[in-house]
Amino acid sequence: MAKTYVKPKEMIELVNTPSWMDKGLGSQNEMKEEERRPAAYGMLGSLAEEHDSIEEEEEEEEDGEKPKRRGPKKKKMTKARLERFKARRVKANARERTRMHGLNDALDNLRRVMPCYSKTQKLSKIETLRLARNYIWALSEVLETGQTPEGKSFVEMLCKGLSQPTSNLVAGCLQLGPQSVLLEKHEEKSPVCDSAISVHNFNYQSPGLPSPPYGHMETHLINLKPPVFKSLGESSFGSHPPDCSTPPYEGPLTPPLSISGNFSLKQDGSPDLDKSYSFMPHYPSANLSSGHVHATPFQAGTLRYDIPIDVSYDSYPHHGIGAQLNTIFTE
DNA sequence: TAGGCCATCTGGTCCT
DNA sequence: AGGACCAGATGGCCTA
Repeated sequence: MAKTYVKPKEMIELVNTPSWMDKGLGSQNEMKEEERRPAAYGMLGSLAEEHDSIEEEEEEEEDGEKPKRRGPKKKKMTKARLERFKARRVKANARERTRMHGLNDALDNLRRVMPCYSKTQKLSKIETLRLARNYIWALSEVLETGQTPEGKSFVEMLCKGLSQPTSNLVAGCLQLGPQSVLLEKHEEKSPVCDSAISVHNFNYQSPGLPSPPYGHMETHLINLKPPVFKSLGESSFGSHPPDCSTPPYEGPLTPPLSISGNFSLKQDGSPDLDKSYSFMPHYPSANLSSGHVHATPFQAGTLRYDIPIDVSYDSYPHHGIGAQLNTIFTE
């Protein structure tokens, strides 16, 4: 009985129907992403290889002069097998997408509990992981020593191994004291503090929201959570909560992040600076699963930070997240 | 335009 | 057999 082998031409036709164009694949979001993919992306290569192997097999059968391949002989790629293979691949791709989306969601959750969170200027994956490592390390130090770290050293700890831009971002986010003072000089004040910012022991300056185009809501969020370490002393926190009503905080606690930093920062208030960040306190609601309560900026601005801290910027070789994770957590 | 980052596809490996 | 996980490859997007 003659089997129906897939001819090269048929292969190309099959291949030219990209897997993501198959009906019923993926959500709208996925499609958005998938629409970016070039036609016949991916499948072409592998199926072309299969095609090659078919040809080789056919040649082997015909002349038998070539050295025979070791191992189990590959089954003929009949059209039916090809279809099954294709369907399997489509399913596997969908699973892989889902898996990666889950991974990215987890990373997003991690970003949200970092000391500096920005919706618009997201930390890259690797920077998120590095910052997380540093954050854990810094918090461990706090627990161990029982002392709230001095601003500069805390920022140094957080920024260790981070890229310069990320270091600037983190340091900038933690510049609450000096920043607010400076902001009051340059920025138009906007007494917005309507809800959500529960900073039990925080003693920060009056909220200052810059006028557009400097200020962006939901731009940079700082995880400002109630200090856990009441017993560790007031440090830079003072004891006067801001004049705004706040929902009770029930989420995971982190140490005080209101570091009265003593590192220098430049700020000229002009909008055309090469690095400009606007800031906003960020405070998770009790409903952790849904993210955070919307926080109103109490200060924001266009700032330029020249952080004189010794940030060792060793760029890790790009070996994929898995390898990077190993690097990160085995350092 | 180069480089960084990212999403996706893919084949391999391991496990159930 | 099929799913999870992984790493390499690839190409798009963005920014300096």
